[in-house]
Amino acid sequence: MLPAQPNQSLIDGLACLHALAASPAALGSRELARLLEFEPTRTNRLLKTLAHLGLAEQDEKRKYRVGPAIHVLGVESLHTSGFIDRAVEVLKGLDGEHLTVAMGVLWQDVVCYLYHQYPSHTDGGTVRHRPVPASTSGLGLALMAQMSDDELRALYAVRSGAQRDGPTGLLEQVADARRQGYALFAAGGGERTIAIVLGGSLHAAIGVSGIFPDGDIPGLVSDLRSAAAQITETG
Amino acid sequence: MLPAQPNQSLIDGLACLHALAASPAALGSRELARLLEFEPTRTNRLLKTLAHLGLAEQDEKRKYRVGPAIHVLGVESLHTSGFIDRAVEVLKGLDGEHLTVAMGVLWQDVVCYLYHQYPSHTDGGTVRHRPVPASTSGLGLALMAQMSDDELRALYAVRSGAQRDGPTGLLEQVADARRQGYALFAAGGGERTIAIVLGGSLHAAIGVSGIFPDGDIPGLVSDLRSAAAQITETG
DNA sequence: GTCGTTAGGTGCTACTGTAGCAACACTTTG
DNA sequence: CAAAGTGTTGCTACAGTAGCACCTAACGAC
Repeated sequence: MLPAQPNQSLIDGLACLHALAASPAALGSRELARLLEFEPTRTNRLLKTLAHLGLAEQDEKRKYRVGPAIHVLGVESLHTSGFIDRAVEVLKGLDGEHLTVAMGVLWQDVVCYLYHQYPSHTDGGTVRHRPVPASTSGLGLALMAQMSDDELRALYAVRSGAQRDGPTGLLEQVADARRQGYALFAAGGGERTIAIVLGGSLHAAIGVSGIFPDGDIPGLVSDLRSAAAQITETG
Repeated sequence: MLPAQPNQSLIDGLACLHALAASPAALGSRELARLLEFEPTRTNRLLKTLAHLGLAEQDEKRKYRVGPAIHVLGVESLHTSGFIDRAVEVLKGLDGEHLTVAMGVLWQDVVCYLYHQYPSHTDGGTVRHRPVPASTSGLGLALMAQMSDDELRALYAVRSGAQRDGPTGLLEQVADARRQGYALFAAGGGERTIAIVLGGSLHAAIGVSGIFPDGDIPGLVSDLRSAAAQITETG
């Protein structure tokens, strides 16, 4: 995973960018240096470099925030390789009358939605949903089922340092998902999610959420698998 | 703009990332090195570093493509500072029955849409639209009207090398937008866009597009200005 | 199957891009 | 207003980086 010779400047520059993206307010360069425990001059140079690239910018108080090029990069990323575009078209056709349809990817312990469509059709496949903790998402469960228990433990050991095995019951839920070939997650309020991972090396999952009787599960799983097959077929 | 001491590793690492994001297919490390005219070992290390951060990943043929963390970064960027979230709420309320509503930012010579809502309400404020050439977008015109003619010339000299003044008539269109305080762009097929920039240091524009008579223009401009005021008020 | 070519990636070490110190101008706070 | 904090620069030492030589893996042609 880690290369023989990682580039520390790139790592630290991107740490600055990520801190800006995650901050609810613009950050001063020394403030960011303190936050990340970097030397101030260095931080300023990394930020200025990011600003030169349009990925960051300064506000009228000279504080730094993300810049327009990050949006260009984010949007371009949605269109690269083609699988996401293809998936969006397939998932549009998966619309149930009363279910939310979603697709997402897992990174560390969060799920990031790349497609999310409420039954009301009001969010049109938006990618505007904030990343959520993977353990609170059916898609996250499905994706984590592709990891070994040791990998999961390592993930949560780093992350929270308090719950070695991740949130209570997670390993059992993940084991169920592995056994069944799909994740069934009780989201609360009677709502549940069924999710499966896409094949190949895509590391994405698709799922449907809402209120449905147990008897609907096999059919929904079948629909998801059919959609997954369409998404992953060579294009 | 360029700091006294830019960090070249960060610049080149991000060039690799951008090339992946912009590529329709996954790229081998040497292939990317040739594309960017970088030394292969260095390229491999930059890519491996990006992969370690989750911003890139390898497919089953060991070729590189963007990784899940880039989507997390992209989505977080939409939520940072709050102005975009605030704008989305305001723009939802701007819905005309027959007009497309949009918001975007300018980076180099492209406009990237951060909100885009068709009259049919089927895209739900999506950010899925690919960036478009700024000169083909009313929002782009409005944003370019904030730049000097020299800045515009410099932008297009670098970009296309063939049209020093940008696309034909661009400077005139931009001058009109400056004079009027809004951009009016004829998109074709009878469709037009009216766009204005948001105040402060936000570098974003909002606009409405569709078919409307000249007599509607003042009212639409007024609606846009009212929306802009709501978006930029202190929050 | 073999062979040749291209690929992704590593270890070593020279070197140059980067980092930190000292300093400056600017901004904010009390 | 003065003091404190800020964003940023120039200089130069040095350590992170780059490139060479090499390895293993993968692919395509025969």
